[in-house]
Amino acid sequence: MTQVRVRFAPSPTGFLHIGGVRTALFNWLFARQQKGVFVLRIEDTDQSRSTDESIQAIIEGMKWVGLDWDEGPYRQTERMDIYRSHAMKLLEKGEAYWCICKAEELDSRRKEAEAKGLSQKYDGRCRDRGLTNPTGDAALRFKAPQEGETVVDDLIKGKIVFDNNVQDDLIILRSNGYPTYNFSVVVDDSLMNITHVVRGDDHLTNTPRQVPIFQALGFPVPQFGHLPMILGSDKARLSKRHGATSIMAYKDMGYLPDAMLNYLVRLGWSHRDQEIFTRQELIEKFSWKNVQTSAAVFNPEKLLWVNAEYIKISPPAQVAQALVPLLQAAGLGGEVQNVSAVWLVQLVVLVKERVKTLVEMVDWVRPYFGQTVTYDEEAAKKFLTPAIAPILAKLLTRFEAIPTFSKQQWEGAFKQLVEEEGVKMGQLAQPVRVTLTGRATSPGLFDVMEVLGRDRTLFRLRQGNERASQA
RNA sequence: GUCCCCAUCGUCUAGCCUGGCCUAGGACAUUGCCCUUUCAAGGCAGUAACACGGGUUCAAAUCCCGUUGGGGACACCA
Repeated sequence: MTQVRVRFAPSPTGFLHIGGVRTALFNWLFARQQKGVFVLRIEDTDQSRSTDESIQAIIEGMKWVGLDWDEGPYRQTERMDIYRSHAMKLLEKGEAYWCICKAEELDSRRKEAEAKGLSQKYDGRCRDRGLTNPTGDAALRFKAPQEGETVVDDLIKGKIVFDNNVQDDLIILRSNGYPTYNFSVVVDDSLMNITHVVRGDDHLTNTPRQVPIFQALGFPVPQFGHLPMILGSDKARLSKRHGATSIMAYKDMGYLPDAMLNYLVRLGWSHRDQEIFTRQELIEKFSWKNVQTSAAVFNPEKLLWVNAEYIKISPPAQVAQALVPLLQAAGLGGEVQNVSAVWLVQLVVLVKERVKTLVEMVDWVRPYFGQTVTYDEEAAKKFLTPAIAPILAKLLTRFEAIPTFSKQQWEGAFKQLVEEEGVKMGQLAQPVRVTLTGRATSPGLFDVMEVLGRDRTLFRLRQGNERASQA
Protein backbone atom coordinates (compact mmCIF):
# COMPACT_ATOMS: atom_id res chain seq x y z
CA MET A 1 0.00 0.00 0.00
CA THR A 2 1.48 3.31 -1.01
CA GLN A 3 1.14 6.11 1.49
CA VAL A 4 -1.72 8.51 1.00
CA ARG A 5 -0.59 12.00 0.04
CA VAL A 6 -3.11 14.79 -0.34
CA ARG A 7 -2.83 18.51 -0.67
CA PHE A 8 -4.62 21.79 -0.21
CA ALA A 9 -3.65 24.22 -2.94
CA PRO A 10 -5.20 27.65 -2.53
CA SER A 11 -4.33 30.63 -4.64
CA PRO A 12 -3.38 33.67 -2.57
CA THR A 13 -5.75 36.20 -4.00
CA GLY A 14 -7.59 37.19 -0.83
CA PHE A 15 -8.46 35.91 2.61
CA LEU A 16 -8.96 32.24 3.40
CA HIS A 17 -12.51 31.41 2.38
CA ILE A 18 -14.68 29.06 4.43
CA GLY A 19 -15.14 26.96 1.29
CA GLY A 20 -11.39 26.61 1.15
CA VAL A 21 -11.31 25.59 4.79
CA ARG A 22 -13.84 22.88 4.07
CA THR A 23 -11.78 21.56 1.15
CA ALA A 24 -8.69 21.60 3.34
CA LEU A 25 -10.61 19.86 6.11
CA PHE A 26 -11.70 16.91 3.98
CA ASN A 27 -8.15 16.46 2.73
CA TRP A 28 -6.78 16.76 6.23
CA LEU A 29 -9.24 14.25 7.67
CA PHE A 30 -8.38 11.73 4.99
CA ALA A 31 -4.66 12.24 5.51
CA ARG A 32 -4.92 11.84 9.27
CA GLN A 33 -7.17 8.80 9.00
CA GLN A 34 -4.87 7.10 6.51
CA LYS A 35 -1.72 8.12 8.37
CA GLY A 36 -0.84 9.96 5.21
CA VAL A 37 0.74 13.27 4.37
CA PHE A 38 -1.06 16.58 4.02
CA VAL A 39 0.72 19.07 1.80
CA LEU A 40 0.09 22.82 1.67
CA ARG A 41 0.86 24.39 -1.67
CA ILE A 42 0.36 27.99 -2.66
CA GLU A 43 -0.70 28.42 -6.26
CA ASP A 44 0.62 31.86 -7.03
CA THR A 45 1.45 31.69 -10.70
CA ASP A 46 -0.89 34.57 -11.43
CA GLN A 47 1.44 37.42 -10.63
CA SER A 48 -1.14 40.13 -10.97
CA ARG A 49 -3.49 38.69 -8.37
CA SER A 50 -1.27 36.95 -5.83
CA THR A 51 -0.11 38.79 -2.74
CA ASP A 52 2.10 38.00 0.23
CA GLU A 53 -0.60 39.23 2.58
CA SER A 54 -2.91 36.58 1.21
CA ILE A 55 -0.33 33.91 1.82
CA GLN A 56 -0.08 35.07 5.41
CA ALA A 57 -3.87 35.09 5.69
CA ILE A 58 -4.04 31.50 4.47
CA ILE A 59 -1.42 30.37 6.96
CA GLU A 60 -3.05 32.29 9.78
CA GLY A 61 -6.45 30.80 8.95
CA MET A 62 -5.15 27.26 8.72
CA LYS A 63 -3.42 27.64 12.05
CA TRP A 64 -6.49 29.07 13.71
CA VAL A 65 -8.68 26.15 12.72
CA GLY A 66 -5.89 23.77 13.59
CA LEU A 67 -5.44 22.10 10.23
CA ASP A 68 -1.76 21.36 10.41
CA TRP A 69 0.18 20.40 7.33
CA ASP A 70 3.12 18.03 7.03
CA GLU A 71 4.85 19.56 4.03
CA GLY A 72 5.09 23.03 2.66
CA PRO A 73 3.93 25.62 2.21
CA TYR A 74 5.37 25.23 -1.25
CA ARG A 75 5.10 28.19 -3.55
CA GLN A 76 4.72 27.67 -7.24
CA THR A 77 6.62 30.83 -8.06
CA GLU A 78 9.67 29.16 -6.53
CA ARG A 79 9.34 26.24 -8.93
CA MET A 80 9.27 28.00 -12.29
CA ASP A 81 12.25 26.12 -13.70
CA ILE A 82 10.55 22.84 -12.97
CA TYR A 83 7.43 23.74 -14.95
CA ARG A 84 9.45 25.09 -17.85
CA SER A 85 11.62 22.03 -18.14
CA HIS A 86 8.59 19.75 -18.11
CA ALA A 87 6.91 21.91 -20.71
CA MET A 88 9.97 21.62 -22.90
CA LYS A 89 9.84 17.86 -22.55
CA LEU A 90 6.33 17.90 -23.96
CA LEU A 91 7.50 20.11 -26.81
CA GLU A 92 10.32 17.72 -27.64
CA LYS A 93 7.98 14.76 -27.54
CA GLY A 94 5.64 16.52 -29.94
CA GLU A 95 2.91 16.73 -27.30
CA ALA A 96 2.95 20.51 -27.30
CA TYR A 97 3.41 23.30 -29.83
CA TRP A 98 4.09 26.98 -30.01
CA CYS A 99 1.16 29.22 -30.71
CA ILE A 100 1.49 32.78 -31.90
CA CYS A 101 -2.15 33.75 -31.78
CA LYS A 102 -2.50 36.97 -29.83
CA ALA A 103 -4.62 37.03 -26.73
CA GLU A 104 -6.84 39.76 -28.16
CA GLU A 105 -7.39 37.79 -31.36
CA LEU A 106 -8.36 34.72 -29.41
CA ASP A 107 -10.71 36.80 -27.37
CA SER A 108 -12.50 38.24 -30.36
CA ARG A 109 -12.70 34.88 -32.09
CA ARG A 110 -14.23 33.44 -28.97
CA LYS A 111 -16.79 36.19 -28.77
CA GLU A 112 -17.66 35.70 -32.40
CA ALA A 113 -18.15 31.98 -31.84
CA GLU A 114 -20.28 32.68 -28.83
CA ALA A 115 -22.47 35.07 -30.79
CA LYS A 116 -22.97 32.49 -33.51
CA GLY A 117 -23.66 29.83 -30.91
CA LEU A 118 -20.66 27.80 -31.99
CA SER A 119 -18.08 25.95 -29.95
CA GLN A 120 -15.79 28.32 -28.13
CA LYS A 121 -12.77 26.08 -28.17
CA TYR A 122 -9.46 27.02 -29.76
CA ASP A 123 -9.57 26.26 -33.45
CA GLY A 124 -6.09 24.72 -33.49
CA ARG A 125 -4.73 26.94 -36.18
CA CYS A 126 -1.15 26.80 -34.85
CA ARG A 127 -1.31 23.10 -34.07
CA ASP A 128 0.43 21.78 -37.16
CA ARG A 129 2.45 24.79 -38.22
CA GLY A 130 5.64 23.56 -36.56
CA LEU A 131 6.39 27.00 -35.21
CA THR A 132 9.43 27.85 -33.15
CA ASN A 133 9.69 30.58 -30.56
CA PRO A 134 12.56 32.79 -31.71
CA THR A 135 11.27 36.01 -30.18
CA GLY A 136 10.26 34.32 -26.94
CA ASP A 137 6.74 35.64 -26.92
CA ALA A 138 4.81 32.65 -28.18
CA ALA A 139 2.63 30.59 -25.88
CA LEU A 140 3.01 26.84 -25.57
CA ARG A 141 -0.08 24.75 -26.10
CA PHE A 142 -0.73 21.17 -25.09
CA LYS A 143 -1.83 18.93 -27.92
CA ALA A 144 -4.93 17.51 -26.32
CA PRO A 145 -6.13 14.18 -27.67
CA GLN A 146 -9.14 14.72 -29.93
CA GLU A 147 -10.38 11.16 -30.13
CA GLY A 148 -11.74 8.68 -27.67
CA GLU A 149 -12.82 9.55 -24.19
CA THR A 150 -11.34 10.34 -20.82
CA VAL A 151 -12.86 8.46 -17.95
CA VAL A 152 -12.56 9.74 -14.42
CA ASP A 153 -13.52 7.51 -11.53
CA ASP A 154 -14.31 10.15 -8.95
CA LEU A 155 -14.10 9.30 -5.25
CA ILE A 156 -17.34 11.15 -4.63
CA LYS A 157 -19.27 11.27 -7.90
CA GLY A 158 -18.31 7.94 -9.34
CA LYS A 159 -17.55 7.27 -12.98
CA ILE A 160 -17.67 10.26 -15.30
CA VAL A 161 -17.04 10.08 -19.03
CA PHE A 162 -15.84 13.00 -21.13
CA ASP A 163 -15.55 13.06 -24.91
CA ASN A 164 -12.07 14.08 -25.93
CA ASN A 165 -13.29 15.92 -29.01
CA VAL A 166 -14.59 18.75 -26.88
CA GLN A 167 -11.21 19.28 -25.26
CA ASP A 168 -9.21 22.36 -26.03
CA ASP A 169 -5.50 22.59 -26.79
CA LEU A 170 -4.87 24.56 -23.69
CA ILE A 171 -2.01 26.89 -23.09
CA ILE A 172 0.49 25.46 -20.64
CA LEU A 173 3.11 28.20 -20.81
CA ARG A 174 2.04 31.78 -21.26
CA SER A 175 3.92 34.08 -23.58
CA ASN A 176 5.58 35.53 -20.50
CA GLY A 177 6.99 32.12 -19.69
CA TYR A 178 4.75 31.48 -16.69
CA PRO A 179 2.92 28.18 -16.52
CA THR A 180 -0.87 28.15 -16.37
CA TYR A 181 -2.86 26.52 -13.61
CA ASN A 182 -3.80 23.35 -15.47
CA PHE A 183 -0.16 22.64 -16.19
CA SER A 184 1.47 23.58 -12.90
CA VAL A 185 -1.01 21.53 -10.87
CA VAL A 186 -0.27 18.46 -12.92
CA VAL A 187 3.48 18.88 -12.58
CA ASP A 188 3.23 19.57 -8.87
CA ASP A 189 0.76 16.83 -8.07
CA SER A 190 3.02 14.42 -9.93
CA LEU A 191 6.31 15.54 -8.43
CA MET A 192 4.82 15.77 -4.96
CA ASN A 193 3.46 12.25 -5.39
CA ILE A 194 -0.08 13.29 -4.62
CA THR A 195 -2.22 10.15 -4.56
CA HIS A 196 -5.64 11.78 -4.16
CA VAL A 197 -6.55 15.12 -5.64
CA VAL A 198 -9.54 16.38 -3.68
CA ARG A 199 -10.84 19.79 -4.59
CA GLY A 200 -14.03 21.73 -5.26
CA ASP A 201 -16.64 20.73 -7.75
CA ASP A 202 -15.73 23.72 -9.89
CA HIS A 203 -12.61 21.81 -10.92
CA LEU A 204 -14.51 18.82 -12.23
CA THR A 205 -14.23 19.86 -15.86
CA ASN A 206 -10.53 20.59 -15.39
CA THR A 207 -9.97 16.93 -14.71
CA PRO A 208 -10.31 15.66 -18.31
CA ARG A 209 -7.97 18.46 -19.30
CA GLN A 210 -5.38 17.45 -16.77
CA VAL A 211 -5.51 13.68 -17.11
CA PRO A 212 -3.98 13.65 -20.64
CA ILE A 213 -1.20 15.92 -19.39
CA PHE A 214 -0.30 13.45 -16.65
CA GLN A 215 -0.23 10.77 -19.31
CA ALA A 216 1.81 12.79 -21.81
CA LEU A 217 4.32 13.55 -19.07
CA GLY A 218 4.51 9.86 -18.25
CA PHE A 219 3.24 10.27 -14.71
CA PRO A 220 0.67 8.05 -13.00
CA VAL A 221 -2.79 9.61 -12.81
CA PRO A 222 -3.91 10.23 -9.21
CA GLN A 223 -7.39 9.53 -7.88
CA PHE A 224 -9.74 12.47 -8.03
CA GLY A 225 -12.50 13.57 -5.70
CA HIS A 226 -14.74 16.57 -6.27
CA LEU A 227 -16.47 18.16 -3.32
CA PRO A 228 -19.85 19.77 -3.90
CA MET A 229 -19.97 23.55 -3.69
CA ILE A 230 -21.27 25.71 -0.87
CA LEU A 231 -24.13 27.98 -1.90
CA GLY A 232 -25.75 31.01 -0.34
CA SER A 233 -29.38 31.14 0.72
CA ASP A 234 -30.38 32.07 -2.85
CA LYS A 235 -28.63 28.93 -4.13
CA ALA A 236 -25.98 30.98 -5.86
CA ARG A 237 -22.35 30.27 -5.14
CA LEU A 238 -21.46 31.53 -1.67
CA SER A 239 -19.97 35.00 -1.79
CA LYS A 240 -19.51 38.13 0.29
CA ARG A 241 -22.99 39.33 -0.38
CA HIS A 242 -24.31 36.35 1.58
CA GLY A 243 -22.34 37.49 4.63
CA ALA A 244 -18.88 36.84 5.96
CA THR A 245 -16.90 34.27 4.01
CA SER A 246 -13.47 34.79 5.49
CA ILE A 247 -12.62 32.23 8.14
CA MET A 248 -10.94 34.86 10.29
CA ALA A 249 -14.08 36.97 10.26
CA TYR A 250 -15.71 34.15 12.18
CA LYS A 251 -12.95 34.25 14.75
CA ASP A 252 -13.70 37.93 15.28
CA MET A 253 -17.42 37.23 15.52
CA GLY A 254 -16.77 34.90 18.43
CA TYR A 255 -16.86 31.47 16.84
CA LEU A 256 -14.74 28.61 18.11
CA PRO A 257 -12.48 26.90 15.56
CA ASP A 258 -13.79 23.45 16.44
CA ALA A 259 -17.34 24.65 15.92
CA MET A 260 -16.42 25.99 12.48
CA LEU A 261 -14.92 22.67 11.46
CA ASN A 262 -17.83 20.71 12.88
CA TYR A 263 -20.31 22.81 10.95
CA LEU A 264 -18.30 22.77 7.76
CA VAL A 265 -17.78 19.03 7.78
CA ARG A 266 -21.50 18.43 8.19
CA LEU A 267 -22.09 20.58 5.16
CA GLY A 268 -21.71 17.75 2.71
CA TRP A 269 -20.82 14.88 4.96
CA SER A 270 -22.73 12.94 7.56
CA HIS A 271 -22.54 9.97 9.82
CA ARG A 272 -26.02 8.73 10.63
CA ASP A 273 -27.82 11.20 12.87
CA GLN A 274 -24.77 12.53 14.62
CA GLU A 275 -24.31 16.29 14.67
CA ILE A 276 -21.43 16.93 17.02
CA PHE A 277 -18.10 15.20 16.55
CA THR A 278 -14.76 15.48 18.24
CA ARG A 279 -11.79 15.76 15.90
CA GLN A 280 -10.79 12.24 16.76
CA GLU A 281 -14.25 10.96 15.90
CA LEU A 282 -14.15 12.76 12.59
CA ILE A 283 -10.81 11.22 11.75
CA GLU A 284 -12.13 7.78 12.61
CA LYS A 285 -15.52 8.04 10.97
CA PHE A 286 -14.70 9.99 7.85
CA SER A 287 -15.45 8.25 4.58
CA TRP A 288 -15.78 9.42 0.97
CA LYS A 289 -18.82 7.24 0.71
CA ASN A 290 -20.72 9.54 3.03
CA VAL A 291 -19.80 12.72 1.24
CA GLN A 292 -22.82 14.33 -0.37
CA THR A 293 -22.89 14.65 -4.16
CA SER A 294 -25.02 17.77 -4.30
CA ALA A 295 -24.28 21.35 -3.35
CA ALA A 296 -25.21 22.60 0.12
CA VAL A 297 -26.65 25.89 1.26
CA PHE A 298 -24.66 27.61 3.97
CA ASN A 299 -26.92 28.13 6.96
CA PRO A 300 -25.61 30.70 9.47
CA GLU A 301 -28.35 29.81 11.97
CA LYS A 302 -27.16 26.27 12.28
CA LEU A 303 -23.56 27.40 12.53
CA LEU A 304 -24.66 29.55 15.45
CA TRP A 305 -26.26 26.56 17.11
CA VAL A 306 -23.15 24.44 16.62
CA ASN A 307 -21.06 27.22 18.10
CA ALA A 308 -23.37 27.45 21.11
CA GLU A 309 -22.98 23.70 21.58
CA TYR A 310 -19.22 24.02 21.53
CA ILE A 311 -19.27 26.86 24.03
CA LYS A 312 -21.23 24.56 26.32
CA ILE A 313 -19.24 21.37 25.86
CA SER A 314 -15.69 22.62 25.40
CA PRO A 315 -13.42 22.68 28.43
CA PRO A 316 -14.21 26.04 30.09
CA ALA A 317 -10.51 26.83 30.37
CA GLN A 318 -10.23 26.57 26.61
CA VAL A 319 -13.22 28.85 26.10
CA ALA A 320 -11.77 31.31 28.59
CA GLN A 321 -8.54 31.37 26.65
CA ALA A 322 -10.36 32.10 23.40
CA LEU A 323 -12.37 34.77 25.16
CA VAL A 324 -9.43 36.83 26.39
CA PRO A 325 -8.53 38.47 23.06
CA LEU A 326 -12.17 39.45 22.58
CA LEU A 327 -12.31 40.93 26.07
CA GLN A 328 -9.25 42.95 25.21
CA ALA A 329 -10.80 44.05 21.95
CA ALA A 330 -13.83 45.19 23.95
CA GLY A 331 -11.66 47.41 26.14
CA LEU A 332 -11.55 45.09 29.14
CA GLY A 333 -7.86 44.32 28.79
CA GLY A 334 -6.97 46.06 32.04
CA GLU A 335 -9.63 44.24 34.02
CA VAL A 336 -8.58 40.90 32.62
CA GLN A 337 -5.06 41.45 33.88
CA ASN A 338 -6.33 41.89 37.42
CA VAL A 339 -8.22 38.62 37.66
CA SER A 340 -7.01 35.07 38.07
CA ALA A 341 -7.28 32.47 35.34
CA VAL A 342 -9.31 30.32 37.71
CA TRP A 343 -11.85 33.08 38.30
CA LEU A 344 -12.12 33.72 34.57
CA VAL A 345 -12.98 30.06 34.07
CA GLN A 346 -15.63 30.37 36.78
CA LEU A 347 -17.05 33.31 34.91
CA VAL A 348 -17.20 31.33 31.68
CA VAL A 349 -19.03 28.54 33.46
CA LEU A 350 -21.50 31.08 34.83
CA VAL A 351 -22.62 32.32 31.42
CA LYS A 352 -21.73 29.64 28.88
CA GLU A 353 -25.21 28.13 28.78
CA ARG A 354 -26.76 31.38 27.67
CA VAL A 355 -24.62 32.61 24.79
CA LYS A 356 -24.11 31.54 21.23
CA THR A 357 -20.88 33.36 20.47
CA LEU A 358 -17.88 34.64 22.37
CA VAL A 359 -18.87 38.15 21.40
CA GLU A 360 -22.16 37.66 23.21
CA MET A 361 -20.19 36.21 26.07
CA VAL A 362 -18.15 39.38 26.36
CA ASP A 363 -21.34 41.32 26.84
CA TRP A 364 -22.70 38.91 29.43
CA VAL A 365 -19.51 38.90 31.38
CA ARG A 366 -18.97 42.65 31.50
CA PRO A 367 -20.85 43.33 34.80
CA TYR A 368 -18.61 40.98 36.76
CA PHE A 369 -15.50 43.07 36.36
CA GLY A 370 -14.79 45.94 38.72
CA GLN A 371 -16.15 46.91 42.10
CA THR A 372 -19.19 48.92 41.08
CA VAL A 373 -21.80 48.21 38.49
CA THR A 374 -23.38 50.38 35.87
CA TYR A 375 -27.16 50.22 35.84
CA ASP A 376 -29.25 49.72 32.83
CA GLU A 377 -31.53 52.72 33.48
CA GLU A 378 -34.67 51.01 32.37
CA ALA A 379 -34.05 48.07 34.68
CA ALA A 380 -33.10 50.31 37.59
CA LYS A 381 -36.20 52.44 37.20
CA LYS A 382 -38.42 49.43 37.08
CA PHE A 383 -36.97 47.41 39.96
CA LEU A 384 -35.02 49.71 42.27
CA THR A 385 -38.05 51.39 43.82
CA PRO A 386 -38.55 52.92 47.28
CA ALA A 387 -41.03 50.16 48.02
CA ILE A 388 -38.35 47.51 47.80
CA ALA A 389 -35.68 49.44 49.70
CA PRO A 390 -36.67 48.28 53.22
CA ILE A 391 -36.67 44.64 52.19
CA LEU A 392 -33.35 45.10 50.45
CA ALA A 393 -31.99 46.57 53.67
CA LYS A 394 -33.20 43.57 55.66
CA LEU A 395 -31.64 41.20 53.16
CA LEU A 396 -28.36 43.06 53.49
CA THR A 397 -28.44 42.68 57.27
CA ARG A 398 -29.10 38.97 57.05
CA PHE A 399 -26.32 38.41 54.53
CA GLU A 400 -23.92 40.44 56.63
CA ALA A 401 -24.68 38.16 59.55
CA ILE A 402 -23.33 35.20 57.62
CA PRO A 403 -19.55 35.52 57.92
CA THR A 404 -18.57 33.62 54.80
CA PHE A 405 -20.35 33.12 51.52
CA SER A 406 -22.15 29.85 51.15
CA LYS A 407 -24.61 29.34 48.35
CA GLN A 408 -26.89 27.17 50.48
CA GLN A 409 -26.91 29.48 53.47
CA TRP A 410 -27.42 32.67 51.49
CA GLU A 411 -30.12 31.14 49.39
CA GLY A 412 -31.76 29.86 52.58
CA ALA A 413 -31.66 33.31 54.12
CA PHE A 414 -33.05 34.84 50.95
CA LYS A 415 -35.97 32.45 50.76
CA GLN A 416 -36.77 32.84 54.40
CA LEU A 417 -36.99 36.59 54.00
CA VAL A 418 -39.21 36.21 50.95
CA GLU A 419 -41.54 34.07 53.01
CA GLU A 420 -41.57 36.37 55.99
CA GLU A 421 -42.32 39.39 53.85
CA GLY A 422 -45.03 37.58 52.01
CA VAL A 423 -43.71 38.59 48.60
CA LYS A 424 -43.19 36.52 45.51
CA MET A 425 -39.73 35.26 44.73
CA GLY A 426 -39.51 37.42 41.66
CA GLN A 427 -40.46 40.56 43.52
CA LEU A 428 -37.24 40.44 45.46
CA ALA A 429 -35.11 38.52 42.98
CA GLN A 430 -35.37 41.07 40.20
CA PRO A 431 -34.33 44.06 42.30
CA VAL A 432 -31.43 42.05 43.71
CA ARG A 433 -30.46 41.05 40.20
CA VAL A 434 -30.31 44.66 39.17
CA THR A 435 -28.24 45.64 42.19
CA LEU A 436 -25.74 42.88 41.46
CA THR A 437 -25.48 43.02 37.69
CA GLY A 438 -27.14 46.28 36.67
CA ARG A 439 -29.43 44.32 34.42
CA ALA A 440 -32.80 42.64 34.48
CA THR A 441 -31.40 39.43 33.06
CA SER A 442 -28.55 37.38 34.42
CA PRO A 443 -27.60 33.85 35.41
CA GLY A 444 -28.99 32.40 38.64
CA LEU A 445 -28.73 34.91 41.50
CA PHE A 446 -26.72 32.76 43.86
CA ASP A 447 -24.33 31.72 41.12
CA VAL A 448 -23.83 35.39 40.41
CA MET A 449 -23.09 36.03 44.09
CA GLU A 450 -20.59 33.21 44.17
CA VAL A 451 -18.68 34.66 41.25
CA LEU A 452 -18.88 38.18 42.67
CA GLY A 453 -17.75 37.02 46.11
CA ARG A 454 -19.04 38.11 49.50
CA ASP A 455 -17.54 41.56 49.60
CA ARG A 456 -18.62 42.73 46.19
CA THR A 457 -22.05 41.23 46.63
CA LEU A 458 -22.58 43.18 49.84
CA PHE A 459 -21.07 46.31 48.32
CA ARG A 460 -23.34 46.25 45.33
CA LEU A 461 -26.35 45.45 47.48
CA ARG A 462 -25.65 48.59 49.53
CA GLN A 463 -25.15 50.60 46.38
CA GLY A 464 -28.45 49.34 45.02
CA ASN A 465 -30.31 49.93 48.24
CA GLU A 466 -29.17 53.55 48.25
CA ARG A 467 -30.38 54.01 44.73
CA ALA A 468 -33.72 52.40 45.58
CA SER A 469 -34.38 54.54 48.61
CA GLN A 470 -33.56 57.72 46.69
CA ALA A 471 -35.71 56.84 43.73
C1' G B 1 -24.71 27.59 -27.23
C1' U B 2 -21.47 23.12 -25.95
C1' C B 3 -19.83 19.81 -22.13
C1' C B 4 -20.21 18.09 -17.05
C1' C B 5 -22.50 17.54 -12.20
C1' C B 6 -26.83 17.50 -9.12
C1' A B 7 -32.24 16.81 -7.35
C1' U B 8 -35.71 13.78 0.20
C1' C B 9 -39.07 18.90 5.11
C1' G B 10 -37.50 26.39 4.47
C1' U B 11 -32.08 24.60 5.49
C1' C B 12 -28.26 20.52 6.70
C1' U B 13 -29.17 15.47 6.20
C1' A B 14 -30.56 9.60 7.19
C1' G B 15 -32.52 6.05 3.95
C1' C B 16 -30.69 4.87 -2.18
C1' C B 17 -25.27 1.12 -3.76
C1' U B 18 -27.39 -4.44 -1.72
C1' G B 19 -35.97 -2.48 -3.90
C1' G B 20 -40.24 -4.67 0.85
C1' C B 21 -38.54 -3.14 7.89
C1' C B 22 -40.54 4.22 5.10
C1' U B 23 -47.37 5.51 7.85
C1' A B 24 -39.82 8.61 5.16
C1' G B 25 -35.86 9.15 10.69
C1' G B 26 -32.58 13.04 12.98
C1' A B 27 -30.77 18.18 13.38
C1' C B 28 -31.29 23.74 12.67
C1' A B 29 -35.14 27.22 12.32
C1' U B 30 -40.35 27.82 13.63
C1' U B 31 -45.09 27.07 16.81
C1' G B 32 -47.24 25.38 21.51
C1' C B 33 -46.68 23.31 26.38
C1' C B 34 -43.63 22.00 30.79
C1' C B 35 -39.65 23.57 34.08
C1' U B 36 -38.59 28.51 36.22
C1' U B 37 -36.23 34.31 40.50
C1' U B 38 -34.96 36.94 34.99
C1' C B 39 -32.61 35.32 30.45
C1' A B 40 -31.02 31.10 28.55
C1' A B 41 -30.37 25.95 28.69
C1' G B 42 -33.26 21.52 29.11
C1' G B 43 -37.73 18.30 28.46
C1' C B 44 -42.25 17.13 25.65
C1' A B 45 -45.38 17.88 21.48
C1' G B 46 -46.65 20.10 16.55
C1' U B 47 -46.19 22.08 11.31
C1' A B 48 -43.15 20.58 7.21
C1' A B 49 -40.10 16.67 2.05
C1' C B 50 -39.14 11.69 -1.71
C1' A B 51 -39.33 17.80 -8.45
C1' C B 52 -42.47 15.79 -12.58
C1' G B 53 -43.66 11.92 -16.26
C1' G B 54 -42.92 7.19 -18.05
C1' G B 55 -41.07 2.34 -17.45
C1' U B 56 -38.94 -2.45 -14.79
C1' U B 57 -41.13 -5.32 -10.60
C1' C B 58 -45.80 -8.89 -6.79
C1' A B 59 -43.46 -4.35 -4.58
C1' A B 60 -39.78 1.88 -6.18
C1' A B 61 -37.59 7.48 -2.16
C1' U B 62 -34.46 3.34 -3.63
C1' C B 63 -33.21 0.51 -10.40
C1' C B 64 -33.72 2.50 -15.87
C1' C B 65 -35.22 6.42 -19.44
C1' G B 66 -37.03 11.21 -20.33
C1' U B 67 -38.66 16.19 -18.80
C1' U B 68 -38.12 20.25 -15.77
C1' G B 69 -35.29 22.87 -12.43
C1' G B 70 -30.58 24.24 -10.08
C1' G B 71 -25.22 24.48 -10.20
C1' G B 72 -20.42 24.34 -12.57
C1' A B 73 -16.94 24.66 -16.67
C1' C B 74 -15.84 26.43 -21.53
C1' A B 75 -9.30 32.44 -20.31
C1' C B 76 -2.05 33.59 -21.96
C1' C B 77 -7.56 33.23 -13.72
C1' A B 78 -6.96 29.54 -10.26
